[in-house]
Amino acid sequence: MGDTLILKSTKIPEERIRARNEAKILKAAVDLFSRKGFDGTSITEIARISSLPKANVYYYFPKKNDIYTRLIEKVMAGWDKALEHITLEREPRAALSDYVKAKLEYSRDNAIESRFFANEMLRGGQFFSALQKAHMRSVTRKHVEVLNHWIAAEKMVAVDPNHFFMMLWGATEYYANFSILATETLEKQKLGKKDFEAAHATIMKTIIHGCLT
Amino acid sequence: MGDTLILKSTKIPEERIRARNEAKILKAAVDLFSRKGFDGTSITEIARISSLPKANVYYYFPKKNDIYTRLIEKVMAGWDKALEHITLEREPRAALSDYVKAKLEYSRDNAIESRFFANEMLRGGQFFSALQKAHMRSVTRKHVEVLNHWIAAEKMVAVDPNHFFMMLWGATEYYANFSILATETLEKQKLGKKDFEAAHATIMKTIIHGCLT
DNA sequence: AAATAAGTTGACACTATCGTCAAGTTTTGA
DNA sequence: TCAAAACTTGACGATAGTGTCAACTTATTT
Repeated sequence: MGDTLILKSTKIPEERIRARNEAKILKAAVDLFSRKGFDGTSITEIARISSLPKANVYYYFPKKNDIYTRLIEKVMAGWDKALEHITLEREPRAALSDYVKAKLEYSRDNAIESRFFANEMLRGGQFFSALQKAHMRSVTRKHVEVLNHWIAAEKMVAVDPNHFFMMLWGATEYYANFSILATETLEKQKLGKKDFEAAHATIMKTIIHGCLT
Repeated sequence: MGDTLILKSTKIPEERIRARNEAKILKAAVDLFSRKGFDGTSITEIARISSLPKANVYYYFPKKNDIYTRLIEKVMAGWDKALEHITLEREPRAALSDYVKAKLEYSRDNAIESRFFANEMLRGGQFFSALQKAHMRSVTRKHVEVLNHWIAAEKMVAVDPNHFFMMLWGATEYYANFSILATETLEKQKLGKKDFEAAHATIMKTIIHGCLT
């Protein structure tokens, strides 16, 4: 009763000017960082693209690092979402199909974020905190265990789960990270829904049956 | 007789000072470009890393573009080497095995070059000339035809060859481009010979048999 | 040996970016 | 309504990087 929250008709400041401007800055920044990397992106340009004065950008983010690490956190927050499909109780086929689908959808809908993260990895991943690394490792380990369980139950052949995941990551993230190569390869301007479906079909067919006769 | 070439005991200038210094510059540059990208790499830093005065760098390469495009040419010169394994006369299994092996070896031995190229693709590929794109497209097309031939001969199941190649590119290049993620996943400091062998085994087993039972 | 070509490099003017600051304006909460 | 907090922003000094140039040195050719 004492905990009843009285809603005011006015939004709290957190949801108004600061939130709005930080979002503008982060939106401009993720695009620039994804193309030019940390070193090649200037606050001056982030300011220009977000239509805010440079000093205003400094007001919200005192250092370029702060923008960058905020973006890393945002990307990492969604990193393992697709892996939720991979659980002990599920059958491998359905689980992996859903996983690949989710990964390709991420590539389709979050190409800039994917490229931002890829750029940081090319750069050496120094902004990738020990905490984030540990989290990634622990989540991967957990899902490697699921694969090992499937292998032990003979629902899956004996492959190295770590390498298997990396194969899937490389294959699915390719469509976001190297979309210009994908478009070149497919000889079109832009990847469409059918391309992602074809990608899914190819990957799944390969995983389920293999490709050789 | 008038065409007889008289060899001098002295090497031609092309092979001495210019070649040596250009190599130093390119070596420093490829590393910097692979991490910081075109925009984040300065001539000042290239000069410092190559232990040459900045004006000297300008002497050999009048613009940063010239260094960059030279590197792109070098990378592109070797781009399709691995694809030589994919020919009509070969059996798919051996051909693909050799191809994946060659791609993983490239990832192992040319990780910096791979990352340099990846960085340029993240950046948008503007330095990737129309000529180079056309070459890549034509070589890819040719090898897509080989796969289609195998499919028609029922040596290979009906998958989309373009997507199949992209799946292989993503999977094999992952070990170079995102080697820090690979090392995190495998919980080691550095990828070794056995890791590349395990990668090859996983990819090939998946391609040959699929992974599900 | 002398002339020519190639290579070296310190110093410099210019430009873009960084980061700061204080004055001013707007928003919020009491 | 007023005070405090949050936000805005032009201007500025410092710095890093860019690109140039001419004098000098070394290497090569005649």
